[in-house]
This record gives sequence, C-alpha cells and structure tokens, in this order.
Amino acid sequence: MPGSDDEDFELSTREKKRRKKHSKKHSKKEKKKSKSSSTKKRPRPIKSSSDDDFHSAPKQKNGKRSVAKPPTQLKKLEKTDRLNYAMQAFLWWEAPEPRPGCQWDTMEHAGVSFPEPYVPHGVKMLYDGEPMDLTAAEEEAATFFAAMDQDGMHLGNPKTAPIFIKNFFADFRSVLGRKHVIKNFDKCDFGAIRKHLNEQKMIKKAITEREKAVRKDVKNDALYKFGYCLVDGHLEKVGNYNMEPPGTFRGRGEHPKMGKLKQRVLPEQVFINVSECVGVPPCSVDGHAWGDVRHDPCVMWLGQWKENINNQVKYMQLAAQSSFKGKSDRSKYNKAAKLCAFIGKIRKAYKSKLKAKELEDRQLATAMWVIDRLALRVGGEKDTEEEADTVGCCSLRVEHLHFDPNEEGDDNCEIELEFLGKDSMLFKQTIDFGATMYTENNGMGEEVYKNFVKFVKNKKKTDEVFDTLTPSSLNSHLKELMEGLTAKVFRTFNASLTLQEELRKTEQSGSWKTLSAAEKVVEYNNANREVAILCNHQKTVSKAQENQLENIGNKLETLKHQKKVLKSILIRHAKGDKEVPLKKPEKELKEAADQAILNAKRMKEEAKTDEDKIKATHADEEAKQQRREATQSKFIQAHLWDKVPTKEQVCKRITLWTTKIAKMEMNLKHRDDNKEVSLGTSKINYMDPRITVAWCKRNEVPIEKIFSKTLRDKFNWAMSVPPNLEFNAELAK
DNA sequence: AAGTGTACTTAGGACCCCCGCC
DNA sequence: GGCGGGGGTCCTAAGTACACTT
Repeated sequence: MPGSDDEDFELSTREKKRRKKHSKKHSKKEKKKSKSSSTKKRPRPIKSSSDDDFHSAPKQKNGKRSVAKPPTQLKKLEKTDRLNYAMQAFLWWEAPEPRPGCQWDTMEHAGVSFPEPYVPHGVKMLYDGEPMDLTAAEEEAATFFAAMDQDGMHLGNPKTAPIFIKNFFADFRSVLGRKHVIKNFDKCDFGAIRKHLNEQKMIKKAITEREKAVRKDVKNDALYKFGYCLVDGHLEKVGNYNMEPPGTFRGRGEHPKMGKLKQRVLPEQVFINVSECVGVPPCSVDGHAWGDVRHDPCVMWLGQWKENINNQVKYMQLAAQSSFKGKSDRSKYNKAAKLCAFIGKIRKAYKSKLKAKELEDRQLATAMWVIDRLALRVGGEKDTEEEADTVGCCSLRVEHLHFDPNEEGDDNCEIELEFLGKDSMLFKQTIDFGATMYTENNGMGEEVYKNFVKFVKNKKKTDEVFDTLTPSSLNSHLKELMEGLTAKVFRTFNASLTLQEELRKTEQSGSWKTLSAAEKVVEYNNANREVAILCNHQKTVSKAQENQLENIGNKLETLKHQKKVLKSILIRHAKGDKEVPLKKPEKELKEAADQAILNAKRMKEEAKTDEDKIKATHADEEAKQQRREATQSKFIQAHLWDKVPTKEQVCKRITLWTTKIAKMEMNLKHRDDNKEVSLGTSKINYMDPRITVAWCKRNEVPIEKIFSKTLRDKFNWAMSVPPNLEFNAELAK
C-alpha cells in the first residue's frame, strides 16, 4: 500500500467493499431523515457526495461545492458520520465466524501516529541560583518534572513525593551525564519553567474560535488517517493510534518506579501486525521505519512496542466498539450467564471442602467462598521492588485481617478486611460472618470464619493467608467444575445477577408504574450503585470536588440562617415592629463585575502577542472571580427586601426557603453518597448489557438515558434482546 | 512446578466539551 | 447568551489468564 502521507491512506479494493455496506445501511437512515425527498428509489442516495469526499480533507463541511443541487437534496453528513454509518453497517453477530483460532483473514491499517519531536523553549531552570544551559533532551526532562502538579496525587502526597523525586532525579542525572554540575535536587529550581508552562496554558485559553476550528481539523485529519482499520472488508475503529508521548511515569499508589522518565518510542521499536496481502503501512516519521512487520491473524493487536519502565509490551488495538472487542465481550457475558447453571453445584462442592482434612482443600474452598461472596479479584503475586504492594484473594496477608475489629468480645464472627486492591484502591469492610446474609441459604459464613481463624494461627503478619494457593491452582480447580471458568468470571456473574435482582426490586415497588422515565433512571442508578459497591469501584474525591461539597454545605447553612431571620421578621411583624433588616445595595458590585468581563473579552479579541493573551486570560479569571463574589453577596441577602415586606410576602418566602433547603439537602446527600462510588466501571465492564436493554424496553425508558453513544456502540450486539430477557444459562446457548 | 512472556481485560484520573440552568 | 458542572472521552496503568520455557 504505497499511498503518500498527505492523503488518507488508500482504500482501493476495500473501499469498494466498504461502500457496498455503507450505502445499504446509509440509504435506510437517509430515507427516514428525508421524508420530503421525491427520489426515494434512488439506489445510492449519497453516492456522489460520499465517494469524492472520502479522500478529501474534511474542512469543506458546508459544501460550497453543492451549489447547483436541487432543494430536495439530502442532508450532507460530516465525514465522521459517514464513517460511523459504514462501521455500523457491519453486524458481526449475524456474520459468519472467522477461521478457527483466527481473529481475521485480512487486516489493513495506517500504523501508529507519533508525537511531534520536542521543541525547546529555552526557559532556564536554576541550579544553586544559577541559570542552567541545557541541551534539548535535558530541558525536556526538566520540563516533564516542572509540568507535574505540586498538589497532585504524586507530588502532593508526602508518602509518594520522595519516591517520585528520587526516581526522577536519578533519571534526570543520567540524562545530564555524570560530570554535570547538577548533583543535588534541593538546589534545583524549576520555577521558571513551571511559570512558562502556566503561561502557555493561559495562551491556549485565549484561543479564538477560528484557531479552535483549525485545531479540530488537524485532530480530525489524524483520526481519518490513523483511526480506522479495515478488517475482512469491514471498517473498524482503532482504539489507541497515538503513540504514548514521553514523560514521567505516573504509577499509582506507592509505585516504586513513579517519577522515572518514560522514554520517547521510535518507529524502530514498534512492531506492526497487518495481513500479508495488503502491504505495509508507511511509517509516518521521515527517515524511520517499523522495527518489524508481522502477519499474525491469531491476535487482535495492530501494533506493539515495549515501554522502558517495566519492560512490558504495550499494544495498539481496535476500539471497544469494534467487532473483535464485541465478540470477546459477548462471550465473557455468556460465560458468566452459563455460571448460573453451575453455581449451585460449585457452592455445594466448596461447602463440602470447607471442613476437609487437607489444609489445601480447606484453603481452596475458603478462597472460593471469598471470590464468590465478596467478589474479590484472584490476586496474583507481585514483586514489591517493581510494583506497588497491592493484593487480591490469593495474596491476602495476615496483616490484612483484623479479627473482632470493634472489640466486642471473642464470641463474634467479625473480620475487618483492609488492604489495597487493584490501582491501590482501599478495600475496607467489616464482614460479619455470623450475619444472616452470610449464613442463610447455605451461606457458610461461620465455617468460613473458623477457617480464617485457623489459617492465620502461628503465622507472621506478612505471611499469606492462603499459603497453599496460587491463582493458577485455583483456576485449574475451577476449570474442573465448569469449562472455561476462572476466578474473574465470578465478578461478572455476581455483578450481572445483582443488577438483575436490584432492577427487579424496582419494578415490584407499588408506585413503580407512576414514575417518570427520569425517576426510573434514578432507580437504575441506585441498582448500579449496589453493583459498584460490590465490586469496590471507587473514585477519589478531588480537592475541587471537596471544595464544591463544602460550598454546598455552606450555602445550606446560609439558607437555614436566612430562614431563621425570616421567621424573626414575622415575629416582629406580629408585634407591629417595623424595624426589619433590608437589602443593602448590590447593583454596583454586579455592574463592576459585568464591566470587567466585557473588558476581558475585548482584551482576548484584541490580543496579538502571547503577552496580551496571558494578560487577557488573567483579566478574564479575575473578572469571573469578581462576579462570583457579586453573586455571593447577592445570595447572602437574597431573603431580604428593598422595603419593608408585608406579612404575606414573608410567609411566602419562608415556604420557598423551606423547599429550597429540602432540595439542597437532597442534593448534598446525593453527592455525598456518590462522591466515592464510581458507577461507570461496572457499567462498562461487569453488568451484562442485555439486562439493561431488556429493563429499558420493559419500562419504556429510552436506552439513551442509560447508555451513552459510545456504550450503545460497544454493546450494539445486545440491543435487540426481548424485553423479558433474563440473565441465566439460557443466554449462553 | 516455578518462572517468563504474551495478549488481553479492567481501572481511575485528567481533560474536554456540551447542555441545562440562570 | 454565557457559564459552570458533569458526563463523556482519552489516556495509560494495572490487573487476569494462559501458553510456553526452564
């Protein structure tokens, strides 16, 4: 595939195939859209515009070229839309399977896109007060550090900051070379570079609409060139076609390697996977070539390279909405559904082993219970010299178990599990193994508790609880119970089943039928939240969010105070006292703020130099702050009047404030409940989408209210299920 | 049987942009 | 009509699983 770099990569033969699909689907959609069209029988309604546009730049959106067309012309779609139609045309779940063991027969793509080379800014860091002359590579490394947020999750955390700095400085010094004067981090001052970067941000903020459009076009050009892949004649979206740029490694938690320099990856380090018959995509960097070209139809990756931090392979793959991912997603959910038929047998099997003589059997049974009931991950072994110290089921250590955490005495069956899981997210739950939820219906809570007591006996804090188990031994046992069963299937299974049960509860409530779609969505999110809690999907509350929460809290306090004042006014009224507090003039503040905003806007428009742009952004930020203050002062006396109010006015306002307070309290509670729970992860990865689709259909909730466009594309295979669908073993057939 | 390598899924945070609210 | 917050997307780290090697 020779094709020059300037054009969208050539699609000669595949283009024909694509168009076939494209026009089919497209014509359907178009017919719907253009009822007025008199040319219904036109075989390929958008043929002409589509054909000559596919290769041309996307800039001519509003098509000056279409001057001569009749008024009945169809709406001209943007290139992205047309490509989307082309992709949607392929219903892989209705198409024949590829050869066994293979993912594809032919695959063609444009390879990886690389970031621009580093352009030095010339701003000097100080060492011991002296400005330093650095080479481009040295300056780049210094700039990576300067770009780090001082209050962020790495440098803002006193536990991780020293690790980050130590690693960064070691790598920085090796870039500088041994003889360089820079030897001590404490004498380094990156302030000037940091200031420069902030200024660049300011300049970027002062961008005009036109510049914005240009930027978007450039981005789209890259998307059209690299973002699509042709698999067996079908257009598919590529997930990550941009090579990861160099920078500092941002490992999570207490990752021992955080701060190390992540090197720039050259084309020579990249392997490309394409089919033999289509030719190799040209390397997009002048004077460079791919490290290797493979033709392996057994794998789904399009490109791979090794990163220098952990020496791990990274891949370029198709996007989540592609057929490859869709197929494996569907089979994942089918496997989980299949577990419905086996779960009874499996629970019986591990119940009988909970009291086995062999320690290994007991541990196996106990671990199975943990994975099944607590939805823990399997927990592979980790090297704490190389990675953060996080654990899962098999790697749990004695120190992660706290018996009788509330010091209620020996006769309770409570254990607090406290450990860092994947991504160093804290798992902290007290499990009462004697509670009904773990004992009813063959829950086995008490037996499991006894086993835990036994397993930790005479062990050191740092010993593993399940010392006889490994993920692979556990998984090979699971394979004996059900074909293809592994530990992670339990998470999918439990998440999906929980969603189904919680959703069923919603439908059974008395007032369900009277709820609006929006109210039903709230109920769906509540069900979703139960799943997220089960899977321990969390998000850390950022400082901004915390502030926001605090602000709402303060506002609430103000409202409550205002209500009190209103009541006191009412009392004074009754006494005939006309001395009530009145509004102070606030107009001036507001007007000044408005004026400042106008000024800033003008500055932005008139800005020519970078300096002007920085000034404009500053002015804009200050003006906005001024306006916030004006709004704030308005809010503080919003309950008052300009002149003495009547009794009715006061009464009315008290009622209004009561509803305001109630509303805000709800809002606050809602935010507080959700601030640490992340609903997205379970929606994307764990809950069978067919359950959601069926629920939406049964309850006349538009699917758009639950699944975003990307999710609807990702789950396109699940959209046609019947409204009465149940998540059970039938699905797997 | 443990170690190593490969390929894939799962994950949270940063950032951006759009839509509902004032 | 403007703006701020939140949803959505992007980014890439961090898991699981399993084949293959030693």
